[in-house]
Amino acid sequence: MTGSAGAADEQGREDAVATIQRELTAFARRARAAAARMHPELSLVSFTLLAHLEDQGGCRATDLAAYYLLDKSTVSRQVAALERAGHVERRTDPDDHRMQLLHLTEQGEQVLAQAADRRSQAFHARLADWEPAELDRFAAYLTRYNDEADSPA
Amino acid sequence: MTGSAGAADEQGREDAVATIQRELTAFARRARAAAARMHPELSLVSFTLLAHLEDQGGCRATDLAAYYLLDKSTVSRQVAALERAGHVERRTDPDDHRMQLLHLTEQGEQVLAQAADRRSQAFHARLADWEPAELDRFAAYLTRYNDEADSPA
DNA sequence: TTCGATGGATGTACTCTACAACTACTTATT
DNA sequence: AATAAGTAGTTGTAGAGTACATCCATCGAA
Repeated sequence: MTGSAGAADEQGREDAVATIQRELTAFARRARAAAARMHPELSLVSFTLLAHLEDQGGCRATDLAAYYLLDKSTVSRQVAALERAGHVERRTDPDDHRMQLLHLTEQGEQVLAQAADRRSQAFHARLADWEPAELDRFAAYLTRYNDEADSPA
Repeated sequence: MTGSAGAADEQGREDAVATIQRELTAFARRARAAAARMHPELSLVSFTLLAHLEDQGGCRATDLAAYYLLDKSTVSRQVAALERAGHVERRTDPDDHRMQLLHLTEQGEQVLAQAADRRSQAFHARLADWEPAELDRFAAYLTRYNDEADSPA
């Protein structure tokens, strides 16, 4: 009997993992376009980079690349665009002229705050009728999933 | 006292939603690159389209576009590439010469199966030490999130 | 002082995507 | 039947995001 119970367990696990895979994939597919709808002035990537800058109180391009697993050339161009847009400023490290410390401008903070706000509102709306306990569990599961060793995604 | 309890609840909800937002966003940011690592021969979008074709036993390009919220030109090019790669075949509907029914080729099925397998393995590995009950709840939460009316993301 | 390492920028190229304009075909209206 | 309106799909164009390879400037160590 343990045999068939084990088989049932395995089937349940199989189904659950398949669902998780499908739903996470579906979410990922829509994320960019959704960000564009929510805050057209700040792409998902830009938003993410600015958020990290705010979070860290400034950092180097290399740090952004490492944190987000992006190529340094990608970050370089993103940062250049953000600077052009007036959202970030670069300050060359006086002790090491190779590095530039990036930090948000006043305007960058405002734009970020506004985008973060719209983004947050959208998530709140989406989760409006969830119980607090459910939200906590969902948050914990997502965190746990993302923290598992590297990376189906 | 209900006042401060309510405030605490609100704070908890705020935190949980912020975490959900952060973790889902982080996942979305990595999904494409992760797919490329898992199955370089089939991009995330290609994989998704093929999977839907398999699922539906064939459908039209327009159906794919509607289902995945993609522009028809995007789908048209994707399908063209998949056809060039020998993964799908088109058959013009004899009753309505505007439409083409798309279906997987033998080879398309194989490639899809292989990619799905690697993908699935990666998710299983990532979720290996989760309890069955946890998997079920996580799957249910994700499904519920994605099914909520339209769409932070 | 010279050489390897590090931070960053640039050249190039590819994918994904959208919008607009177009063709071919079908259905509805007159 | 003729014409208008709608639908399926393709193509021109353009822009974002990304990576890899290469290059430059600077730093630290042999």
